[in-house]
Amino acid sequence: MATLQDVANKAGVSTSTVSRILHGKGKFTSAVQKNVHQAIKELNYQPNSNAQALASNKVALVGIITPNIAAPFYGRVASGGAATAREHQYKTLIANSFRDAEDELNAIYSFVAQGCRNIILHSMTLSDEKLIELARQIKGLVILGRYVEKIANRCVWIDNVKASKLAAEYILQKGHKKVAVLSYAQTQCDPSQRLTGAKLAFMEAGLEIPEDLIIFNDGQVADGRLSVQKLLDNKAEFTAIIAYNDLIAIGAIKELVKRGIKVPQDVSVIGFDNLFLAEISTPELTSVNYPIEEMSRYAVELSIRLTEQPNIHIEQTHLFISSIVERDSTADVNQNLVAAVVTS
Amino acid sequence: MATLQDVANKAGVSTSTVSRILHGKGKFTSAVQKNVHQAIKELNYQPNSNAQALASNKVALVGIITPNIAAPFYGRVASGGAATAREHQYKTLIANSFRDAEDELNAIYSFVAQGCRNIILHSMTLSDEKLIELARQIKGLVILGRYVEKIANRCVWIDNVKASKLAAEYILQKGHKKVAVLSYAQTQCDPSQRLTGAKLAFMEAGLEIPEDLIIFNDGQVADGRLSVQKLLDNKAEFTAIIAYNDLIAIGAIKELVKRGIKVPQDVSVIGFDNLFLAEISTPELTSVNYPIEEMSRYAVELSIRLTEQPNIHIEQTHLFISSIVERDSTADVNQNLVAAVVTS
DNA sequence: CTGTTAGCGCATTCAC
DNA sequence: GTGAATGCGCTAACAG
Repeated sequence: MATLQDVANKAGVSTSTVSRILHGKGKFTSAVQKNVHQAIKELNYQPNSNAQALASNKVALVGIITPNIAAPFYGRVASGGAATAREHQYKTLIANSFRDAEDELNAIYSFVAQGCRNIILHSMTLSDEKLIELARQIKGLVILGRYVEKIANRCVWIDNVKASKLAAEYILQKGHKKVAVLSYAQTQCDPSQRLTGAKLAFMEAGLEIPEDLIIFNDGQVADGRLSVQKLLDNKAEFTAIIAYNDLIAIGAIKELVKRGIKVPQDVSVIGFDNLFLAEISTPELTSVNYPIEEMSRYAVELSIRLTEQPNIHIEQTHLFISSIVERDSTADVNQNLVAAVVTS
Repeated sequence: MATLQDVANKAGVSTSTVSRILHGKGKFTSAVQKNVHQAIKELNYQPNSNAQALASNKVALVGIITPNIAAPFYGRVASGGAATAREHQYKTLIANSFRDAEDELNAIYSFVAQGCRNIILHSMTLSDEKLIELARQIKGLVILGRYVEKIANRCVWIDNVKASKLAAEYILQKGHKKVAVLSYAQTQCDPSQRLTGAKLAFMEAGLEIPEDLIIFNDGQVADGRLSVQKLLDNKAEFTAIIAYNDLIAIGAIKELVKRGIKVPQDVSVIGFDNLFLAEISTPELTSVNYPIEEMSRYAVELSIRLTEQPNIHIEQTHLFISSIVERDSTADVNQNLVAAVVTS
C-alpha cells in the first residue's frame, strides 16, 4: 500500500501538504493540487485509517450493539444505521450482545479501544446507572429503544406504555373483554412497560386482565405456540390476544389455527413491531408499528452531531411515534363465541 | 484511557515488558507479572487497537460485505460471521454493497485501509477476474456463495445448479409437468445457475419449460405476487411453481390464494433458501435448504486460518450441501385440475 | 501557501 | 529476564 510519503515524494511536496489537500484545509496553488491528486490516483493511495485514528484521535466509525442482528428487528437496526453511517462516510462496526451484560460491556469497551466514540446501543441488560456513566465517558453514545431520564437527550425511543395501551384500546374497542397477554419473560424495559400499558387500558375501561391470562415466554415464534397451548390446556377463556411482539403473535396464530380456532373470527391477535413478517403471516397480522429503522438512522445522525460539534447542547429527547397498522388478524368480538371458543 | 506507559509506570517496569506479558511472549518473574496484571486491572487498561494495528501491521477485524444485511438471508451471513469472529476475538466490520460494484469495491478498499485482511465477500456484481485479482492482494479474502475456478480454495459455496435441479426433480416426481419458474432478473451467478438446474432436470425427463412460463422479477415478496399475476393474466397453464427464493415463493402463494387457487392442491410451490419465513408462511413452504449461516461461520474460520498461518496451502474448495426441506406447499399433481386451474 | 518537527500508543528489534 | 530505542503512517502545531 502506498503511504502519504510516497504520494508526497511523487508529487514533489511534503506530507503535510498532501494531508492538507486531502482534507481540504487551507488553500494551495492549483498546480500543486493537480500533482498531488495525480499522484494519489497513480499510486492508488488509500490513507491508513489506523494511523489516521492514532494521530488525530478520531475515527470515522459507528459502532452498533444489539442483542442479535440475525433477529429481524435488530437486522433493521443494523441496516438503517449502516446506511446512514455510510452517507456520512463512517464505517460500521457491529457487535451482538446476546442479552448478556458482560458481553455488552466488552463490546462497548472494545469499540472505545478503537477510538470509536459513535456508539448506538440497544441495551436490555445494563442498568440505568451504568448507561449514565457510559454516556458521560462516551460523547457519541446514543441509547436506542430505551428511555433513561438523566440522559434523555441521548435516548431515541418510543413510549412502550403508550403504544401498548393503544393496542389494548384498539382491542377493547372491538368489544373484546377477555383478553390474554403473551408477554416476554424478561423483567426489564419493554416487556414490563408493554404489560403495564395493556393493564392501564383495561383499568381505564373498568376491566382487568386476570393473572392467568398473562403468559410469559421467550419471545420467539415457537414460544407463541407454547403459550397458546398453555392457555388452552388451562381452559382459559379469551377472545383476543395481545402479544409482546410479532413473532409471538405469529406463533399464537399458528397454534390457534392448528386447533381449529379461527383468527380473527374466533380470536383476534395483535402483535408489536410491525416486522416484515406481519405481512407474510396468514391472516396478515395487525401490529403496532415500531419505526426502528428510522430511529436507527436518526440515532446515527445524532451520535455524529454529538461528536462533531464539540459544544453542542441538545435539550431534547428523541421520542418516536408508534401507531396501529390494521390488518386481518383482528376483528370485532363474536358474541356467540365468547364462551364456546375458549373452552375448546 | 490508560496507556501502556501508564501501566508500565504503575508497575515499575518498562513498556516493552508490559507488552510482552500482555502477549505471553518470553518469561518473567512472577512478581513482575503480578504487578503488571494488577496495574492493568486498576487502571482498567485497554490497548488502543489503532496503535496496535499500526505497530504490528495486524488487525483482529473481520469485514463482512453483503448486498444488504437487512435482508433475512444476509442477516444470517452477518450474524453467523460475527459470532465466529467473536469466538476468535476478532471484531466485525459490516458493509452493504447494495448490489453496486463500485460500492462493493469501496467497501473492500476501506476495509483494507484499516489493515483488515479478513474479508468475507458475498458478491453478485464483481467479475471473476476482479475477484481473482483481489484474492491475490488480500490474503484473507473468502468468497461466499459463489464459485470461481481459479480461486476455488477461497470459495465457500453451494452448487446452485445441482440444488435447483434437485428442486425440479422433486416437483417432477410429484407428477407435475407444466411448471412455471419465477427467476430473478439478474444475469449473474445464482439466478442463471438455478434456472439452468431446473431446465436440466426437465430435459433429463424428456420435458422442457416453455419460455412463457419463465418469469423474471426482482426477488421480493411483492415481485412474487406480480409474477403470478402476469402468469395468470397470460392464461398460462401450470400446476407448480419453482421460485428463485423463498420471498418470491411466498408472494406467489399469496397471490394464488387470493385468486382462489389452492396451494398445494391446485398448484405446488417450492422456494429456495429455507429462510425462517418458510415456516411462517401458510401453507408452510417447501424449500431448498441453503446452510448459509454455517457457511458464513466456516468462511470466517477459513479466512482466519489463511491469515494466521502464513504458509498454509489449502488444496480444497469448500462446497456445502443443500437439500429439500419438505413442508406443506407441495403435493402430487391433481390430474383433474391440470387444465382447469390454469386458465382460471 | 508550504515544509519541518514532534508525537499519537504500541510492538519489536537490539543491547545488557 | 528486562530496558532503551526505533518506527508503523498520519495529523497538527509551529515556523517561515
